[in-house]
Formats: sequence, C-alpha cells, structure tokens
Amino acid sequence: MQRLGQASKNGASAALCAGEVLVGVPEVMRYLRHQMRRRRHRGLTVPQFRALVFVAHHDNASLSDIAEHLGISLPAMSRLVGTLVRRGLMCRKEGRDDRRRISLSLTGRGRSAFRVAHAAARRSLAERIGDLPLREIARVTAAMQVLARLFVPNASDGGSSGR
Amino acid sequence: MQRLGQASKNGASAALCAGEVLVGVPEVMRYLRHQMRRRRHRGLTVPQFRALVFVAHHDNASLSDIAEHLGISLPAMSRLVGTLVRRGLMCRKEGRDDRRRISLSLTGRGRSAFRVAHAAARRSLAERIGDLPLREIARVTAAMQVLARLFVPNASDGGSSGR
DNA sequence: TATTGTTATACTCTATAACTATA
DNA sequence: TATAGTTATAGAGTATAACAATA
Repeated sequence: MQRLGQASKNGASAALCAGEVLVGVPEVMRYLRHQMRRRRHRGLTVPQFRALVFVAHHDNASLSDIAEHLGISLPAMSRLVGTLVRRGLMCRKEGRDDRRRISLSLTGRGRSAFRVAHAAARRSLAERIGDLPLREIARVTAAMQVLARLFVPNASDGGSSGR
Repeated sequence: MQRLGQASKNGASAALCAGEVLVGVPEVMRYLRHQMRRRRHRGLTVPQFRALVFVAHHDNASLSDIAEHLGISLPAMSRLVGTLVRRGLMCRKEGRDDRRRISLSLTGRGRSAFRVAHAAARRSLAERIGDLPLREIARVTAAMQVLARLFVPNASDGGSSGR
C-alpha cells in the first residue's frame, strides 16, 4: 500500500492536506463535545463514550487492550473504567485463565447508554451534514473512511511497527 | 445553500456520513493528542494550542471572543488563558475604551511556540497522510475544507447570528 | 523477574456558583 | 441593573511513580 518513494512525491499534497485536517478535525470534535455536554447524553463524556464503543465491539477486553487502543495510559484507563463501573455501565470481572487480566463487558445499562449516546451524536452530526449537497456528503463519507483506515491501528494494518 | 426539503432527501446519506465521521474524527484527534503529548510540543495541550491559534488570527481578542469560539465557558477560558499568561506565551492587557474587556495577544514566545507546535502537528499528520495515493489525499483535503466550512461558525458564514 | 492492574499524587480541562469591577 | 472577568469549588481526564497480585 505505501510505496517508499511516494512520501517525497506526495509531500506537498500531504502537507496541504495535513493543514486542512488540523483545521477541520478539531472543529468537528469541538462540536461533538459541545453537543454531548449540552444534551448530557446519558452523562457520558467523550472518552467514556469511546471506552464503551470499544467494549461494545470487543467483549471481554482487558484493560491493556482498551488503553492501547485509546492511546492512554493504564492508570488513566483504570480510573476511567472505574467511574464507568461505579455508574453501572461496565462490568469488571477477573480473567479465568490469567487472573491478572480483567475481563470487561457492558452491562444492560451500559449497552443502552452507548446506543443512546451514539444515536444522539450521530443525529446531531447528520443534522448539520444534511445541509450539504449530496456530492459533498459522499466526498466526506469517503474521506472519513480513508482517515479511519489510516489512523485506526487495528483495522487491517499490520501494526508491527506502529507502536 | 440549504434548501428546506433537502434534509429529508439527504437524510440517509447524511446519517451514513455522520456514522463515518463519528469513527474517523475521534481517531485522528486521538492521534494528534498522542503526538502532542509524546513530543511535548513546547508543552502545549490541545486546548492551549487552539487558544493560541485563535489569538494568532485575532489579535486583541477578548476573553469572551475566544470562549465563544472554542465553545467553552468563560471561567474555563479564564483559567486556560491564565496558564498561558503565566508561561509567558500570551499577554493580557486591559481594554482601552471598555476596561472590563481584556485584550489578548501573543508574546514573542507565544508566537514561536504556536509556530513550532503547528508545524510539528502538521508534520506528524503529513507523515501518515503521505502514505496515501494522491487521489485519496486530494479527496481528504476537499472533505476537510467542506467540514471546516460546515462547523466553523465564523469562516465565510454569514455570522450575523454567530457573533 | 516480568506482566497486569491499582493507588498516590499532581497537573490540566471543564462546569456552575459566587464574587468584583466596570458600564 | 447588565456585562466582562475572576475566584472558589468540584469532578473528569491524564501522566508518572510506587505498589500489589499473579504468572
């Protein structure tokens, strides 16, 4: 996928693109945070939401799994999970073969909170995006898929050199 | 630009797109945060960086101006600015006609820190983006411009209601 | 000893509430 | 009284360092 000589060839375009990403992505993120705070989607913050997303897709994940995926430290993750457990959204069990590894899963309330928050965030975004012409919507959709592939480490990327 | 009947027509595409944005944008953001923390770009956090960006583009902005643009509360903004002033990156003066409004500007060090952080963040992104084929880079660039227009209130948007 | 996770401590970010100073 | 900002207080997010439990 990545040719070695391509970096220099694409350098100028990549730098331009990076500048635009640096403008656009934080703006969207700001909007999302603002929405989540305003409507208090079941009281979830963005990191809490992202932790729920991960566990919803990876049942019985360990703390290290989530921490690595979200790119935050183990202690930070431990605390974040602690608040989710305290609120009855996540369940923390001892692993059966390796008792050091914890096994995380969503409770019924956790699954429900996740669905509600996800739907609300998506609806907020869709409301704005719906103002665009169809061609631009398609363009944004395609670009997001490209970015997701590029920046999510576990999605079909080898990951041996990644981190 | 936005016809009223368009929302329903574009609804399905917009919802799909919103789902993709909800995956892609947080991933890019996570990467950016991680980079900023790893390399400690002059010790700037993302919110601090964004405050510098705003003041770099809007000299003599007031606290309310930044707070509204970043979408955070006045007290939160006050503290954020306080740390930037304490670190010698930003300058907080009293407004000349209205002494309640403060007038914010970057110090030399602030401008330099901003430039360094911006260049580093951009380079980090460009490194990854450079792996993409040119066509996809162009696609991402275009999409980001669309999103920025859509989510930044003051960029070529009427702004009569915004501020 | 190495790995997994937690707790301790110390920041920053953020909000709401209460306050000060200016208009 | 209304507006611009600050300070007080509280809670979440985050990191590093120190620790406990398990392998």
